Amino acid sequence: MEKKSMNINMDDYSTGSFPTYSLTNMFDLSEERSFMELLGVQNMNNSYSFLDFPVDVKESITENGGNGKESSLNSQQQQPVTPNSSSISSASSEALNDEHNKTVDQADHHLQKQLKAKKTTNQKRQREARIAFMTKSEVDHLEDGYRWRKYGQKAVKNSPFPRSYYRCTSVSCNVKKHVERSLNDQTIVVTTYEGKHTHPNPVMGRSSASHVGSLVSPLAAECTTTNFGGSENYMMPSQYYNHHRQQVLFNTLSSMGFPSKIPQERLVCSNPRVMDHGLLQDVVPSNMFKEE
DNA sequence: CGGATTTGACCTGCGC
DNA sequence: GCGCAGGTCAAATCCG
Repeated sequence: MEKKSMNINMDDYSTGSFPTYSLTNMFDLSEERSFMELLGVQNMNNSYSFLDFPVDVKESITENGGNGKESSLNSQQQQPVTPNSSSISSASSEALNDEHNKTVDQADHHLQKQLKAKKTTNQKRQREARIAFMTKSEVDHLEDGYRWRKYGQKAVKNSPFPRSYYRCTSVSCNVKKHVERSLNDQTIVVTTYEGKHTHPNPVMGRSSASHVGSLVSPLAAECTTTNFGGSENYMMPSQYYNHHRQQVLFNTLSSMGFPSKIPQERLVCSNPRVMDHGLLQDVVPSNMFKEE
């Protein structure tokens, strides 16, 4: 398993001109490691390096690597939803966006359906930004706070485990994800998110939306884990640690517009800079990805 | 009864 | 052009 160190350019992200990254992160959740070991350490130049993020290069390159930067960038800009131009996202701005985009999205969705069969071969279907990651988990469908509707399941070639397809149930949201078990290790669940949510996480309160992406310490996560909405009902003690790690990961992804489950008002923000900037800066502030 | 899931059919892209 | 695999649709079915 190859490990890489990366920097990500938050300025590009906030202006919507960011390249999309598809990170396949393999977490050995049974191994005790510090939060910062998992999510990176801050350098002197105000950037984070994901020193301990083992990256499956093959997976991360296939979707967005190489020319993926161009195509995914275009698809982002074509979306009616503007990316967070501010580093602070709020429920009110989200709501405004929702109101503004609702009809457009619905029309687009309808059009997509109608035109689906008419897509020409020279007009390649452009994918949304994708993020794939692996998590050791006993359950296939990881709770992330959003509501999903399963719309398909397919057998995967050379794998005894099927791939399940889910779509966000929100009418104005076209985010999809598919879930499958790793071919190499059936205890690992591979979850791939496609698209960006256009609405707040339903699990979070209204006020919490402004804290999307706030840094969560392991301690804070553990404190909240016992009070997740409903999740403690099925979570076995042996799953506790895995679940905690998933929360950390989900919270990280939430700052990129991907799902998060942790009720944000419960999070402890120990870094003043995080409060100022929110979003990705928690984890990956203003410096470009740079492979070493 | 309405929403969620299942599942077979169909569409699309890609390699040969 | 053909076959294969991934992805999606939608009717049937399930379930609370």
